[in-house]
Amino acid sequence: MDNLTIGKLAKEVGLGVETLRYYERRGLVAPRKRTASGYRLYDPEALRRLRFIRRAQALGFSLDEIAELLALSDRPAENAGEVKRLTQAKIDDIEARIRDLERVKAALQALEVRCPGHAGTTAECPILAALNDGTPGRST
Amino acid sequence: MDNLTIGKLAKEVGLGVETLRYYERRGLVAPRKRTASGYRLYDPEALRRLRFIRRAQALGFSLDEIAELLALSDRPAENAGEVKRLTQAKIDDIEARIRDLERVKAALQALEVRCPGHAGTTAECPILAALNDGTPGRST
DNA sequence: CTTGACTCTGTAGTCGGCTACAGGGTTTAT
DNA sequence: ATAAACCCTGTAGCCGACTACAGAGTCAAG
Repeated sequence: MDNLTIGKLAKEVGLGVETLRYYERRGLVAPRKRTASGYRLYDPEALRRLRFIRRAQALGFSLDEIAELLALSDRPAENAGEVKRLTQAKIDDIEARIRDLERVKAALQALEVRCPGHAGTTAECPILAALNDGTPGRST
Repeated sequence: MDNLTIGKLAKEVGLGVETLRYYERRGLVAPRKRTASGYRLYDPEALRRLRFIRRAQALGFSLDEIAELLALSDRPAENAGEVKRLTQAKIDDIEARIRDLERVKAALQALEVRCPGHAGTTAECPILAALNDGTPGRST
């Protein structure tokens, strides 16, 4: 299980070889060593880090933030304040995006229900009227 | 108010001159004519289209979708089915994104509340544990 | 009549996260 | 021994919506 070449590791974790080299450039995951001919050799630690990255991405963290989280994870004795702060900031960010999307959704729905669709013309469509005039959707 | 140069129009609508040229390349807004020396001259119709674009962007439409909406708006006799369809697709898209964000938010919150923050170490932080092990947040 | 503000075209850079080459060298299987 | 499959570096392209030049021409005010 040790001394994985980049292709083996990529297959193991379900990423492309190019992606692993990209992560190395970004400072996220480095091979443990190289062969005499320059081939990267990875150990299971790299696999752990790559899975960490995938999970963190699924939670909405950027690669820069993930680099920070990985660094914190590498220092188990360190105070967890920064991890909590990063996580709270991400939650706040997500909440702001949800609020924004809800607002937009409500506006679209208010217009959509009044659009005649196949039953009418674009001239009678309140969606286009709103875009043209800035009139928000009013029901009369 | 007629025969606006690109700079005047940009200031009027609050966009950069480069953006207006970009919109022209994208087929969204063209000048009514040019001067002998090649300067673009716009009429109030361009202003209306630019405001249309801004409002549609605020509702989450892409420039390609906006091009389509503008084209539909230019044909008032046309059936409004396509406008309604585009709008419903955008609503569906927004709903999917909201669901996704809600799911992520819930996962982050479940971990965040159990992170000791300043009061503990990264080794005791369930956020990093979850990222490292894939263990979802459990309360024991 | 000059200076400065404007405009033109065309091209390239930005953001984030990859993805795809080109043009080599190396390893593995037969 | 040779061919396939792998690996290397370095660079460039992709998405969307701009944004920033460079180098040249034009227009308005004093």
